[in-house]
Amino acid sequence: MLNDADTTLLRQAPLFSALSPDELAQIAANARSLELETGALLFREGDKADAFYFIVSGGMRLFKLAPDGNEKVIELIQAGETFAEAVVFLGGRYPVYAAALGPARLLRIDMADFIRTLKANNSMAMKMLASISLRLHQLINDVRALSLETAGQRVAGYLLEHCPAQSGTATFQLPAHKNVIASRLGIKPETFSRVLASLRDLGLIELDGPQIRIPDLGKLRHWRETCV
Amino acid sequence: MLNDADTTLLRQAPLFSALSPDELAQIAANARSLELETGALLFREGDKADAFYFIVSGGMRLFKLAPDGNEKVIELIQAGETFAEAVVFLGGRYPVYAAALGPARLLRIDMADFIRTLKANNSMAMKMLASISLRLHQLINDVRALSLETAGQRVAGYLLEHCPAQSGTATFQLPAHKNVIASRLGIKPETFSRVLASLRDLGLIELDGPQIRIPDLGKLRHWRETCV
DNA sequence: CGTACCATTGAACCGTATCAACAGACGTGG
DNA sequence: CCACGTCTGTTGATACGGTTCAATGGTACG
Repeated sequence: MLNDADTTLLRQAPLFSALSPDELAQIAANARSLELETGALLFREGDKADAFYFIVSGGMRLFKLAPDGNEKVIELIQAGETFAEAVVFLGGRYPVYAAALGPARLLRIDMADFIRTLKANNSMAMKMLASISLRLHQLINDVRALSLETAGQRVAGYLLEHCPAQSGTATFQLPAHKNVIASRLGIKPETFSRVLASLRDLGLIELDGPQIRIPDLGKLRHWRETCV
Repeated sequence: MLNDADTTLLRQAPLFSALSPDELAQIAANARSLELETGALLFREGDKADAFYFIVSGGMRLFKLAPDGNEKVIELIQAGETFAEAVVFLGGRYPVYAAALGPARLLRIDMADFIRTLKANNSMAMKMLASISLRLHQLINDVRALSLETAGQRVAGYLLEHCPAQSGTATFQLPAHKNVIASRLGIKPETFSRVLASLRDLGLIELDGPQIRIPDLGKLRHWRETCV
């Protein structure tokens, strides 16, 4: 059972935004709050999937492991977002690992209860379809980028996606350590560092640790397409 | 409106398998049959998405284009499968191009009608969630393979996935031209050709045009993991 | 204060792309 | 029926992007 503050937070997730107070209360009744410390593993690939999660604060990384221990970050999830909603329909096993980027607080939503709510609430099922389809769309784009774009283009694309402004100048923080973002982009940390350095030398971005400043979004966008 | 034969075919799709005859008839009432010749474009990325499709015979390739005209095959769809079911929830635009691999016959299912059925039929929405989640799962694996595996490992993985048998010996046909499969695997046709040749030289596969013979699935599986 | 860990930079290496030439299959039209 | 052009697939030589290995500096944290 959650307190009122947490219930209010839940409503921020697109998945829950359209629910009636009653329905939301029903979800909240079966949710549990939990805390993770930096780097803590929430679940492993292949684990029985009996719940999905909403991030109250902090961030999570979802990743796959190769036999040699090499890892690939599939997705970075931020506060206010849900993750692993799709797993219930995937034979009940998580397809990825999940670990906390830093100290994090999550709400755990039990699948059995959730499915009951889903079956009784058609508009909720439609919301869920929209949410999962969006992720599908993003993954399709990742696949395209991985095989059609260079490391530099993917980095530029990532910066443009995560920058708060649409045009002109922007300043913002990277949402995770650079090695994690590198993996998300399908490159090695060394390459990520070199690419950022070369973008800096071109005058397209300014660097200060995890802080990024883009003086001219238009120029960066143009570079991404022409690489000149 | 479809004939009985087509309606029977529809039931083969996992998405429709659990529908009652009434429900299936409702879908079929709003479906239209259409033919495509080799290479014909069914829709483009960005087109308004007002329908999805079921393949009666033939195959389709779904792909993305880079500004320079370079293309990346996202998915190959075979007879008996549906595609583009998720698009409705993606802002109503197709996120990919779709073209026929060879002569093909499709059933076109109108989205507006389908959504009406979906809203009235909760178990259908759950089926749809399962179907889309499966695709999500496959894409996650593609992303992992693209950034963690070599070209050789991806080719071996593809052959193992598409081979009819589970162990021992297998013989089968590639489901599309080699350049299309190469794009699906994120490599160039030349590389695909070289990889197949080297697997042949290692005695792991036998080649005869589009025909593939795998004398020992276990050996190929083992090679995929160790590359030795 | 010392010890990890993260980020950066350099040099050598490797996998895949690129460019180019060629052989075979196919369909078309003379 | 054969000559032709087109398209797919194969093979070789070379170029390039990104990785790997290695060394160094900075910074957070116990």
